[in-house]
Order: sequence, then C-alpha cells, then structure tokens
Amino acid sequence: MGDLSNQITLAPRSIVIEEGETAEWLFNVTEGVVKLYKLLPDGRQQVTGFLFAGDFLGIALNDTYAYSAEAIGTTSLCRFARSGLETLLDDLPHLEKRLLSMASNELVQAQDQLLLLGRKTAREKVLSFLLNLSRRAEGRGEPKTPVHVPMSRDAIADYLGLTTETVSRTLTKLKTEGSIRLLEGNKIDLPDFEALKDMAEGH
Amino acid sequence: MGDLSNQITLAPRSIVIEEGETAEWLFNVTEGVVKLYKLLPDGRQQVTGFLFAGDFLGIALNDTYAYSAEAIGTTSLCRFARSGLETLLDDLPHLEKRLLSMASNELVQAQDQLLLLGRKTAREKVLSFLLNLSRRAEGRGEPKTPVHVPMSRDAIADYLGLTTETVSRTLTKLKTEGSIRLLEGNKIDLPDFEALKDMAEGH
DNA sequence: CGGATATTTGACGAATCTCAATAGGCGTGG
DNA sequence: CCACGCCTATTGAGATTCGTCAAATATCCG
Repeated sequence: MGDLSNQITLAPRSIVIEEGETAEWLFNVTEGVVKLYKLLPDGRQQVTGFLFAGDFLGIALNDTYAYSAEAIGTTSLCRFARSGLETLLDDLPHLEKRLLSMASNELVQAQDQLLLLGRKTAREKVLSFLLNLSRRAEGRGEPKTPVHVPMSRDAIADYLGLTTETVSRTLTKLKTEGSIRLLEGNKIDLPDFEALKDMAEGH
Repeated sequence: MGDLSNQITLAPRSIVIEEGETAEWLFNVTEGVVKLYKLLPDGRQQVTGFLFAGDFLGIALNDTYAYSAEAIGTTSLCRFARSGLETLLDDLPHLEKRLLSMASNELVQAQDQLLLLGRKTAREKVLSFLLNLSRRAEGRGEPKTPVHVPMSRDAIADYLGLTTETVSRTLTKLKTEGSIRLLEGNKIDLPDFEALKDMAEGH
C-alpha cells in the first residue's frame, strides 16, 4: 500500500466527498455501496449513480468534484492522493488509456440514464433500474437474480427522477402482476429477464 | 490535411452516425449544428446533446457509437479515421490527456443534464437550456445575448424531456413575464442573466 | 418491547401530455 | 411581387401520469 494509498472505513450516511470541493482524492470502493448525487439549492436531489465494490470515484480530471458522495451502508474505500496520480500518469502512459476507457464507459451509462430520465415512464424506469442492478451484479460474479437492492426507496426515487411513493407503488404493481417478486433481505427476483427487458424499453 | 482527415458537408437532416454502428470515424464540427440522440423502439427520442463549431463527435473509446447524430442545418465536418487515431495516440501520449480531459468535461455536462431531467420543472429546464446555449456561445467568442437558437422546438423538447407544446408554452410565459424576449431569426434576448440563473435553479 | 425510521397505501391535486385547431414563416412559382 | 402550400410554432381544452399530503403498516435496533 505504501504512502500512495490507504484504506478507510465509513459509517452509514458518511459523506465521502462534496460537490465543488477541490478534488484531492481518488477512491476505489472496497466494500459497500456509495450514492453519488447533486443538489439544487432548495434541496431537490438527483442521484447520478451508485458505486459498488470495485468501482472508482473521482477519476474525472477536473479540479473540483462534480457531485457529492455518501456511503449507504458501512463502506470501505481505498483512497489515493490525486497529486500522486498525476505523476503516476506521466510514468505509465498506458494507464491513461485505462482511465479514458473508464470515462468512456461512464459516458455511455450517463447517456442511457438521460434517455431513462427524459423519456421513460415510471414503470420503465423501475424495470430498467432493476435490470441494471442485475447486470452489474453479474459483472461482479454474483447471480443475475435475485438482485440485491441495498439502497432506500428514497435513493432509488432520486435516481429515477420519481418520488418514493411512486417507486413503491410501481414495485407493488409489478409484484401484483407477477413480473417481479419482492423477497426478504432487500432482494428482488426477476423471473423472466427477456420479458422485463422488453417492458423496460416500452415494448 | 493529408489522408488522415477530410472535410465533408452535409445537407440539413443528414444522418452523420447511427447508434450501434461500428465507430470508424471521429468528427470535428466545422460549421453548423449537430443533434445527438438516442431512440426507444417505439420512437420516443432523447436528445443527449448539441454540437457546435469546434465540438468533437465520437471521442469515446468505444467500438460502437452510443448515440445517433443528425445535422440540423447545413453542416460541415472534418472526419478522421479512428484507426489512424489509435496509432496517433501511441505516438503522442499527451494527446490522450487531452481526450481524457474532454471526456471528463462531457461527463460533468451529462451530470448537470441528469439533474435537469430528473428534478427540474419545465420552466427551470427551459431557462437552464437558454443559459447553457448562451454560455457556449460566449465560449465561441459570440455575445452572451441575444442567444441564437438554431434547433426546432421539437429538438429542444426531446433534449429537455418535454413536449413541443410545453416548450412553446413555457417560452411564451417567460416572454409574457418579461424574463426573455423572442426576437426574429431564432434569437432570444436574456435581459437579466443573474435573475435567470437563479430561476433556473429554483430560487 | 418500544421508539424511530422506512415503506406502503389512500385520496386528491397539479404539472405536463395528448389531441386538435389556429396562426405564423418561408420558399416556390406564377 | 404576391399567392399558395407546406412546415413549424402557438394556443386551447381535456386527459393522465405522477406528485403531494396524510395515515397506516412494516422493519430495524437498541
């Protein structure tokens, strides 16, 4: 680990970074879930993403953070000084390509989210969200279903541009229809993937 | 320019690239305006951005395009082969930092747009849009106001997650209140910048 | 067990959408 | 230069989705 990085553990609801702060650190999530968000002056919140184990926070090359980040449960992070990163980048040019590739992927995700927020119905938003969680879980080597949903209804609502109540009602309706099953431990079973994918796109 | 790039001119409504295509080219807008967008199967459209002279299209390092692009008016582009770019990047490592910086900026823009789509009212969306156009015009050395609005109401609506009618009504109301002035030639005067900025954030 | 917090459910209201009609702009051709 | 037609923008009336406010239920944890 040396002096380039160190491990920190945060209690639930700890603020990791705040929008507008000087971007001194870069983080890698070791354990837990982190919520990224932006605020309007009157308190309205837009969650811009969730980070899971293995995800990076603060890779963008800006001098200030573009959003705030909060630990959802108990969360462990590996923290790097950005100043060290700069010199590291000079020494390892191919690392830059890695970063560019990560930024490109984030950009693709962001654009999918623009489509979701701008044009999808509440139902399509919730389904897209569940499928996304499932896809990412699969990428971490976890089963596609049931999918673990560690964040609150509030956080989901702020991610999807909805209210808590609408998220809750939509989940209830999907459950009643038999499209999903709400299990204990914040897990949701997605019985028919292909059907859900179609529904999430308005088919 | 040699064989690395060439200039092309497109008629209004020409499709430049389509989502999902192999990303063979990278473009730089020389003149005109380009609309970037994603589609749902049933035709719902989300505009993810507008490009003006000087802006790049296709810098992301993905093998396929993440969105489609259409020329709004008559548009000139400078086209580069991506294959050439790859070797260029190997030769000029600092160019990669440029690209990463551009991607970072795009990411910041995208997150602002997430906040807009998810949490702002129609009024705040339209105002934010006009202020954004103004800011970018200023960046190109044009006056902050009046701002030129070359895209259709439809395109604006699809960018803001609204309908044409709501965009039109909102502009009318802003005009009636004296917050903006609709001029001829698709220009809009923004008389009081600071006041509009506050309104765009819900103050 | 009990209080606090999160989620669900209900009734109602409001912002925005949909559908439809009117008005305005612009280019073409007489 | 004006008239026509097409396309875009605006305006209107009513419908709908989703939000707001409030209450009830469930869950978590000390």
